[in-house]
Amino acid sequence: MLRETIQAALVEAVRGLGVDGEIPDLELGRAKVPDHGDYASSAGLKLARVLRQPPGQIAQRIAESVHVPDGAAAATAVGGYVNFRFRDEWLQGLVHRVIPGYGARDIGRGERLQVEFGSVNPTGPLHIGHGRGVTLGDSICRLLEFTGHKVQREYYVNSDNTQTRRFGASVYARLHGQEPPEGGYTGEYVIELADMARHDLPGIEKLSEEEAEPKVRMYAIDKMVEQIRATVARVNVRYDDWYYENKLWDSGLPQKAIDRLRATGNIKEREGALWFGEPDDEDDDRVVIRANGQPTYFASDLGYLLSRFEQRGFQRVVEVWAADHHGYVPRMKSAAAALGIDATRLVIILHQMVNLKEGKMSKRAGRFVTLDELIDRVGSDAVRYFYLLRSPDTTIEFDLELAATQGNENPVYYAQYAHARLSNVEATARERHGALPETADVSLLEQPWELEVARQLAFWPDVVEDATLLLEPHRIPYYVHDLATAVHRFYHAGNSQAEHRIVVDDLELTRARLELCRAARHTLKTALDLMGVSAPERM
RNA sequence: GCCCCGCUAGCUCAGUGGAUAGAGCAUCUGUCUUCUAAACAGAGGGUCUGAGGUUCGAAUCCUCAGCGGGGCACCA
Repeated sequence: MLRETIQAALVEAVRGLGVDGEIPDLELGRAKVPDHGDYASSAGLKLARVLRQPPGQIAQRIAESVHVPDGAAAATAVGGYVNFRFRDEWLQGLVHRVIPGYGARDIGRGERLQVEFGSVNPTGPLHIGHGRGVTLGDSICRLLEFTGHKVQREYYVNSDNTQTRRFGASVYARLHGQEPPEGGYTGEYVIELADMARHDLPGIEKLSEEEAEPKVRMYAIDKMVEQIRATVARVNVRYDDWYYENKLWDSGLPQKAIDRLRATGNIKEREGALWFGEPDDEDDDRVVIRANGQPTYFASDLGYLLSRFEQRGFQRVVEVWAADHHGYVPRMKSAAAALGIDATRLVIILHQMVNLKEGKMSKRAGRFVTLDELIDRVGSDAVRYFYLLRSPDTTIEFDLELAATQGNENPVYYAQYAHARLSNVEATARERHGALPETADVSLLEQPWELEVARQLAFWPDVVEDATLLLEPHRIPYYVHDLATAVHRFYHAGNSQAEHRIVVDDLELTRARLELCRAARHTLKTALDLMGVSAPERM
C-alpha cells in the first residue's frame, strides 16, 4: 500500500537528516489541491523546531533524499511541505495489479471478534431507526471480514425482561379479547399474533395466566424474531447467531458474574436490592437484583460479558447501539473492568437517531414507519446507500416524500450506472472484436482521464484501511462516488471524440482500455459489496 | 442540573491540526448521427453558530455561551 510505503520512506529520509529521537507526526495525507500532487506532508514545518532550520530548507532536503520504492511517486518541496505525485508508469502498472478483492489487507491477523448489532427488543417490527443500526453493523462486519478479522455476527434476543414481559402480556390480553394492560403494546400486529397463537397453541386460552403467559410470550418473540430475520435479509444483512437471553440465564453466567463482583466489592446490598457500582461510591450505583428478587437487564448484561469475553473467548467485542443508550456506555465499561476484562476490548459504536420529517415515531402506538415499508418504497440498494452515507454521529432526517420519488437524482444509481457501463462496454468489445490480445500494454493508457481512474484506484486501499481502523463505513460511499466520477469521465471522453472511445479499431489500445475498465469494475464491485449494495451489469 | 451528538453553500451532508473549505440535490448555461444522456462540461452560491484561548498554522484541539436533538428507572 503506497501511503504506508511513502510514510516509511519519509521517516527514513528524516533519519538521514540526523534526527534520532522521536519523529513527530509528519501529517502525510491526501493533497487537497491538484497542484500539490497526490499525497502531501508538512514534514518541513513539523521538524523546523527540532532541527532549528527554516521549514523550506528541511522540506527541500527531504524531497531530494527521499526514496520512494519502485519509483511510484516523485517528491517535490513547496514551502515547508513535501509533496508526492504518482508517476504515470506506476499508475499504469497498478491497473494490472488490481484483481478481484483488491484493497483487502490483513489488518486483523485473524483476530476473533464479535460484532453485536441491531439487538432491539423483539416486541415489534423493525422501524427505520433500527434499519440504520443493522446496516451500519453489517457493513462494519463486511469491512472487518475483508481485512483479515474472524467475525461473529450476533443478535442478542431479549426474552425475559420487563419490555418483553409487557409484550407477552399484551398478546395474552388480545388472546382473551381484552385491551393490552397499561404501558403495553397496542399495535395491530399484536392482535394478529394473538390470532396466530390461538391457532398454533391449541388450548392456550384454557390455561391459567401464570402458565400461559410465558408460552405466549416465547411464541410471540419467536414470531417477531422470524419477522426481523426476514426483514434484515431484504437489505442483505446476515447474522451468525441469534443469542437468546433465556439461554444466558440457563448458563448461570449472570450469577457467576455477580459472585465475582461481590468479592471485589462492586456488588452491594442496600434497600433490599443488590447494586453494582464502585466499592466506595454510591452515586452511580445501579440495581442488579430488584428488591422483589427479580434481576434487571443489567444482571444479564454482566453474564453476557462473561459469555463473550471468557466462555466464547472473543478478543474484542464491537457493539452497535442507538445513541439513546449512550448513558449505558460508562456502566458497561466499568462493569467489564470490574470483571477483570480490559475495557478497551469492548468497543461501543453509537449512531444517532433517524427522524421522519412528518413527525416523531412512536413504537407503542404503532404509528411508526417500518423498515419493511421503507424498503418497499425505495428499494434495498437505496436504503443501504443512504444509511451508510451518513457519519453515525449525524442525525438522519429522513424525507420520505423525497425518498419515495427518487429516480435519476438518486446517488446510488450514479455508482451503479458506472459499474453497468463498464460491464456493458466490455461486452461490446467482445461482440465487436471477438478475440483480443491476451495481455494488455498498459503503457498505452496516457490520457489524463485514463490516468485519473488509475489514480482513484490507488487510493482505495487507504479508504479500506481508514474505514476499518475507525470502524467508519461511511467513507466507502464517498470513495465510490469519486471513483464513479472518474469512470464516467473516462467513458464520456469517447462521446465527444470517437478516438477516445474504449472500443476502437486499434486492438492493442482497446485491450489496454479494457484492462482499465476491468480494474475499475472490480474495485467498484468490491466497494459496493462492502456496503451491501448490488453492482448490476445492466441498467 | 448532569451526560452524549450536532451546528460548514438555499437544502442534505463530507472534511486523520496544514497550503486556495468540498460533494450531492436545487438553480442557471451548454453537450446525444455515439461503446448506455441514470452521463458529461461549465456558472452562481461560504462570517465553517458566537466569543476567547493553545499553535508557525484551527472548520478541526481547549474553555465559555447560544440553538437543535437525545439521555439521565428496581424500562431497555
